[in-house]
Amino acid sequence: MTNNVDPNNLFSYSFSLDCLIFTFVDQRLKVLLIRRNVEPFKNSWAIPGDLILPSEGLEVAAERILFQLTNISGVALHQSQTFGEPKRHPQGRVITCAYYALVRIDEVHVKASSWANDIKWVDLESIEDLAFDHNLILNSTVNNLKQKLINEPIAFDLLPVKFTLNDLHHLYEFVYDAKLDKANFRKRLKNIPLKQLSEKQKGVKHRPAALFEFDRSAYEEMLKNTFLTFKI
Amino acid sequence: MTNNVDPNNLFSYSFSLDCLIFTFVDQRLKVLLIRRNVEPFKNSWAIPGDLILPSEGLEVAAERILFQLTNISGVALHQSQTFGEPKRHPQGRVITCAYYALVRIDEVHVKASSWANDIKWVDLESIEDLAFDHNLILNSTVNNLKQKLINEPIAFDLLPVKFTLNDLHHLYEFVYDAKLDKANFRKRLKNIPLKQLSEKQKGVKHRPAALFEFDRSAYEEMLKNTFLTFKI
DNA sequence: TAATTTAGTATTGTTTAAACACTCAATTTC
DNA sequence: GAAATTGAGTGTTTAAACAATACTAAATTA
Repeated sequence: MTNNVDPNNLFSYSFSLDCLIFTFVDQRLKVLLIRRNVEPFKNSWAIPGDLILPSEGLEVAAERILFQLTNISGVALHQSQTFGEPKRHPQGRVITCAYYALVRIDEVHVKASSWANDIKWVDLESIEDLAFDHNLILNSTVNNLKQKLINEPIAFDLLPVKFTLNDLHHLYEFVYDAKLDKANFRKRLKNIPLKQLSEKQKGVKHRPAALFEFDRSAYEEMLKNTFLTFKI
Repeated sequence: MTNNVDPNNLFSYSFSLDCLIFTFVDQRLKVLLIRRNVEPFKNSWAIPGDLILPSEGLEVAAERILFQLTNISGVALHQSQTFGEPKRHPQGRVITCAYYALVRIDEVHVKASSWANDIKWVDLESIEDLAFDHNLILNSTVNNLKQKLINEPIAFDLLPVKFTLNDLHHLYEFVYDAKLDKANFRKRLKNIPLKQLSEKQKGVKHRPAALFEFDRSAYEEMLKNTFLTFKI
């Protein structure tokens, strides 16, 4: 098996993978963007991505990109969508598959890499023009993520391991793009296996909130023993 | 822009598209399969697919495959998922993107094509071993379809334009993989814009059921004027 | 004409959800 | 140290949605 992509014309007909990296901090969803240091779109902000190597599965490629930028490995990766308009890349036919990873802001240290001059977390509310069709890819992927946050227990991958109910609350206000009633939201959480810790929030100038952890083993049991499905 | 896939070694590193075609008939979901007339997996049943042409977008390729097998065009196509394990194709690296189309059994006439000896509708309950990783692709795509049937008004693309409430009922018993109470199911349909026709079911040996149509313009209005979202 | 079969509806009790008012515990201010 | 402030956290009421079940209606068949 050979990789017949010409290395001098990488973009004649090739397949790449874009890896969107999300976290939730300061009550906002953030995505990690890089500033390109090569043409095309040199100096534009873009979603990190790379060609897929001949021996790599899609998820492995996504893991590699994630690791190069964040040193993080071992987190769940989700496939979003594949984009293949013939003209989406100015230098040739590049089909790209988008994956996304969810990381905890307190466990990640981002770093630039060989193909990125600069790197930053960007608030989703303030995204500007990105390279290629990356605005489209980002929007589609965020919708995908929102859908999955409703139906699967992945919110806890975006938040610190120990979080407050208010953290969750703000995340789901983002997901539903609506103000949610506090008392009612907490009642809905009664179905979700959360472990309340004795520990409390620190460094706030008001009554500190209780800290919680997602109880993954209780969740696994719940899946086995009932027909209940996760749903926030 | 050139297509640098060697035509004598089509499978060294290429990108294909598989198009799953579904319909709902006799209270069962069916998928259209072809019997391959070339190696590898010659004579195995498989999901219809083809390499993507250099000028084609993904959806255009899916339309082409659909048309070659069914003469149908103009129906909505949905992207399912992309599969790219390095070893999924025995002859080389082939990444494939799965799309699915929903067709009405009374509007389609299937025909074999150059790359298919034979073609048939297969009941989802009785799928056997398929070529490549096509069982995986089929299962993933069916889950995808089920999810979308719950949240978007696409059931009506699987049924004849004029259908009975019982048709819908059976379809959603498949989606939820459960027996649904008739009276309660019909109450849920109160939120769905259906137009009852004066016409009745014909050729049955019992009281004929009323025929309905999906009222698409009422649905569009509903989207504009309320925050209601489609959900069965 | 009666029996059969499936179409379609009404009723009841239970669960879930929306709106809103309230109490509680920490810090800050006076 | 007492009062004010801020956000944490809970209870109550009302309405809407859902599950279970019993029923009526309209066609064909015997």
